[in-house]
Amino acid sequence: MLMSSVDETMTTSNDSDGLNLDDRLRDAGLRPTRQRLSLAHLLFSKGNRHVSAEALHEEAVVAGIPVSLATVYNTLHQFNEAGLLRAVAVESSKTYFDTNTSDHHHFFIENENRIVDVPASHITVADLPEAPEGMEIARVDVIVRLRQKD
Amino acid sequence: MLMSSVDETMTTSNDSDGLNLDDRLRDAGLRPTRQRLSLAHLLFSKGNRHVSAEALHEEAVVAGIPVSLATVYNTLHQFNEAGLLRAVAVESSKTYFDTNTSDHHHFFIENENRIVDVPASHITVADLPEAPEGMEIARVDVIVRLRQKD
DNA sequence: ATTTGTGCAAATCGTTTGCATCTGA
DNA sequence: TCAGATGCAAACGATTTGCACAAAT
Repeated sequence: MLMSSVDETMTTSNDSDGLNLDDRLRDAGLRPTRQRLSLAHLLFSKGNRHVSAEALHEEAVVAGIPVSLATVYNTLHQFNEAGLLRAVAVESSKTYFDTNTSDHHHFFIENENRIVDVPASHITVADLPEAPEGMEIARVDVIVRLRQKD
Repeated sequence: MLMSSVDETMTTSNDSDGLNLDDRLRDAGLRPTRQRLSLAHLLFSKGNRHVSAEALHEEAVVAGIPVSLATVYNTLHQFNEAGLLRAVAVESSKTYFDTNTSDHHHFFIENENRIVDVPASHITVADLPEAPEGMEIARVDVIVRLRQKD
């Protein structure tokens, strides 16, 4: 009854909520393909992360997962649309994707180009102005820019 | 003693503070060249603006000011360094430059890709977390993302 | 059998750079 | 004069796209 194979690429339990990756993708209307499952695994099995497409691709390559950069981009955007991820805009150039989709804000370490979550408990935005006629507030992003002291 | 010429491109009074554009550039350590003066004029003589390099270049061209896109980029960055302008990051792709350098935050109208100032009187960010060891807060940016209602 | 995803390379977009030529002090 | 600016075109980095091939339902 030997039932192990090398590329069993997780079809069983996993991470956060009760769903396994396979189902999370299905629920998002995305076919659970090899590369999507692998990328999802890289993204969601290590706590909150803030990755760029380039970085994730590199990680995949190192992990021996055959996937093209174009597919990484596609996948990240699909995950973003599906709400599995959240794109964070800090500075024009690279886009970062945050695996933490809950309500929270960010530190941006200027010289390192690195994003870190600010504990949700912190930061209170008060006194928000009302949105102009016919518009509504989609989201409020706070970015605390940090620089090396001295 | 005829002393008027067509391209007298402002050397006299101007805008905001007491300084004319010529002096504002000089004070910033920038030579008041034709194109820098012209661009400064476009930028600072119409109240607060949020422009992209491309847009400003187009404006200049329309106004009959001979200037290359590269120079517009250079100029915007120099103005930014000099504190005459403030670069605003809303979404990775285009960079916007805000002529309002005072402490304030922004609305970002998602479908129009447009930035609008939030009156400084509004928005209070409280409960800010302390910066990690050896770091200090350079700035806190709040972006209120607006979308069309319904 | 269909539909959807993937890889590759070429295309695009915003932005930067190298370098010869001009211009302001 | 001559450091500093400008224009152009080529170079660039991040991202997207077109299309033939492969995999999922």
